[in-house]
Amino acid sequence: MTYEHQKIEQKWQKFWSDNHTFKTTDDTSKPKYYALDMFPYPSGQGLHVGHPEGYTATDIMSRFKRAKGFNVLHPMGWDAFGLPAEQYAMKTGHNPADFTSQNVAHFREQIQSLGLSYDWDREINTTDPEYYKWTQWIFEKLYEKGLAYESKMMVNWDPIDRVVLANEEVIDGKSERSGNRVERKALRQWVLKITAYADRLVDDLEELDWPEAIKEQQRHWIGRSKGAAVFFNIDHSDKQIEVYTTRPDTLFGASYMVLAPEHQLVNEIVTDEQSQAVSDYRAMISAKSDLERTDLNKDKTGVFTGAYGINPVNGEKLPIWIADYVLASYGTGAIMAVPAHDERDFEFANKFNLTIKPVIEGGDITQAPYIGDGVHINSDFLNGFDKVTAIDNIISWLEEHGAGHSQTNFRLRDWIFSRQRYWGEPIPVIHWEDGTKSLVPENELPLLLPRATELRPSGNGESPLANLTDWLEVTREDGVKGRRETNTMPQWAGSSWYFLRFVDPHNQEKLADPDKLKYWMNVDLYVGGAEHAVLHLLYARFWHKFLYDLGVVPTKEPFQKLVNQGMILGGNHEKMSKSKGNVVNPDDIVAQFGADTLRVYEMFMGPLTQSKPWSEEGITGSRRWLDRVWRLLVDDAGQLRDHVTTVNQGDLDKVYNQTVKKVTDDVENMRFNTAISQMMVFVNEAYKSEALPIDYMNGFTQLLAPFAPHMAEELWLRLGHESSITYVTWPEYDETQIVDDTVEIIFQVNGKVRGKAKVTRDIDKNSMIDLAKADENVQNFIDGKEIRKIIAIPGKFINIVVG
RNA sequence: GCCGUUGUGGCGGAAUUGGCAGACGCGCUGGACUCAAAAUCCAGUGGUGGCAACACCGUGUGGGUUCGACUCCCACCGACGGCACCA
Repeated sequence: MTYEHQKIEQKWQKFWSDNHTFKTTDDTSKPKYYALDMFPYPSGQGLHVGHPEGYTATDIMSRFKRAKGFNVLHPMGWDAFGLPAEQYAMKTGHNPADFTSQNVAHFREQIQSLGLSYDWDREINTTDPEYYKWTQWIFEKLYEKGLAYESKMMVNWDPIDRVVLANEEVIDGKSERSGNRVERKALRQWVLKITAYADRLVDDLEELDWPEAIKEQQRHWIGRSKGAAVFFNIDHSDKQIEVYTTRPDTLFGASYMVLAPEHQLVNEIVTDEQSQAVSDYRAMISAKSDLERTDLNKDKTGVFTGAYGINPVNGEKLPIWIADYVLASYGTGAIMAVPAHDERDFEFANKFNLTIKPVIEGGDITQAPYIGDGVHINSDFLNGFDKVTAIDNIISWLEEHGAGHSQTNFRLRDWIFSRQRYWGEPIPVIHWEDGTKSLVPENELPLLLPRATELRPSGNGESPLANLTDWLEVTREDGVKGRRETNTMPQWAGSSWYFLRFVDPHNQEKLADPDKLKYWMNVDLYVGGAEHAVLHLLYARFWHKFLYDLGVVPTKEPFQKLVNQGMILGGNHEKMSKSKGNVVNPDDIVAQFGADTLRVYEMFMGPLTQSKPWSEEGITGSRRWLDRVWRLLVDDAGQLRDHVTTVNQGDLDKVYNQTVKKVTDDVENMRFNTAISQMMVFVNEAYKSEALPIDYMNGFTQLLAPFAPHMAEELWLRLGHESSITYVTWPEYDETQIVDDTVEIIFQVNGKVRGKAKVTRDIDKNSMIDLAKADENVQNFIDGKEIRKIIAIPGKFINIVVG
């Protein structure tokens, strides 16, 4: 009987489902393992072959840990709010909820066809009111703690979709999602104070088992820098300018100052003569997109304001300019310019003929600014000091004279949390006509998203909810009228805490039971794409820390170990896309070759973390191997082959034990490709053997089970066991069977291999040397030459160095 | 420009601690089976030279450390990903 994947896979998927094989209980007597995938957005396109890669990886780990005696939590859910559904709804006049649930059903069916061992009783959906009740609850807590506030923000405005985009959703001046050109617009927004957690978000990265590249990206995104705030008085004015600098030690080298064009003080300090030039410049800048101000603009521009600042350390008058190379959003939006020691200031000073005054020895400042360390000069009491000492000294001086202080700054900005969209969690706030606002009381949560079939943009920058007056307008007991918040939450909201809900998905009283959280958290393994390196992972960490401070969760961090799977590219080594016609549909693969083949192939392609190209020949190769495994054990009549016996001739002892060892070790370290290749080696050896010891066949089937679970279950049955293989204890290996009495040693001359010999394992150094010298080919290379040195590692190799 | 990842046969990749480069798979070649083909099984397969033993060359490029380097160090080149004047 040939290997009939469709029959076998359907049979076992039904078995697992009927028997609730993967149902997770809170059995705290066992060690726990929480393996989590980044839950998908159920798009209309369905699954692509990239999804199964990460899912298979966590599934292998889950099945492996079950066999190792762990209580495994391995759940799946849906991140189902999101813009595509809303856009589709607007186009077709449907409600996003309807086809979102269709998409979810399709995704679930596709995912289930892959034989993944999820506990489907824990399935969650961010659009389910039972779920988003708690998303709203967390928002209310943030609000109560002063971490959610409203602010008029210059936001990225997509004039076609009429939605606001966060900075990080704008790529090259265009919307990441719609591709529309983005404009700037001031709108009232809800903002979350993620910056209050900036220090902890940087510091706590240390203790996480994450790829260094991701940690580095987060550190850079948060962008902590240590420096000083310095106050400059303004000539003929009682105003002050506060600048931020990381190099306060170069204060004596400041030769001008720059304000961001949007800086509040510009209007107050500009002189009459310069007023026209300044307003012209500001008009020119505001018309430019961020892209034009940065990428496309390699040439520094700016305008003199006519005003002068006073250097606090020496009383020098410094001309104050405005220039778009200073950003209003970073630091204080004002800098002291030290052109001798800063690239940007140097470029600007050269263009506008401003003074360049060196205060550190080194480099040639007629050619280029000198950024490095060195002895300070032209700096009065800082002369002679190096950078670190000079910074300490100047900060002390500034503090003593009330002219500044040390200061830490972050690149990270607060998180614009509201979206002018329908398809998101309603923000549970009511704005009253008396000017006050209040939260929807906790016992009234969830605040349901009203059902709407006709989604129309409000046209005024508000979400389509502004059209739904029944929902929108509320009256308080005292007769005061109010209007509900029309902004909704971003897609990042539901995904910032879903890993907690999986622990206790049906809890009516709490987000999750504290004892269960204590048992299950942290997530032991979190697998997903690197595109979430910063945003999702940073937001989730922020919420988690907030919930930790509230005492809701027991751990500071949510995800202990993070792994990013690489991309699966098309056969032409390019990213899969419809336009390139290189998209592979997993449904087709499952139908033609089976889920087990797909799983084995995706794991065998190469290291999980690397990008690798899809190959049609590759998948047939994996299928061929599974066929080969099947035929090894099952004959044409569908019976276990006769050569599987209780007799052990011993010829497979070594390779079997090696295989158990290597596969165990590789799976532990998620090196699935080499684990599979070792199983292939075993199968190749088994084909050469006349008798297959049943114990070894049992063990091999167990090793195979996490990779090709359907086939393994079927073989397990035919090997005479009861179902299921899932909780059968993982095989052990016998170290003594791996170690040979004899080993092959290498003879090298000058580091090149010139001979080999089989020797007993415990051979001593001198015998090895004698053997080497006696080797015919070795003699060809050492005869007549002086032996200078012999390096010998017993049992491994010997290197004779001749001169 | 900065940060990160990466570079090994015809292709995907392996080499876990500095110690036989190319495991395993694909492809290709040959053999067995077959009337034949497919499938399957077995064997071979980095390049050059040689009947062979074997020799020389070979892990992006150039240098270095070492008895010995895919592995460590320095400089450079290419590919991929992220960031964009962050004071």
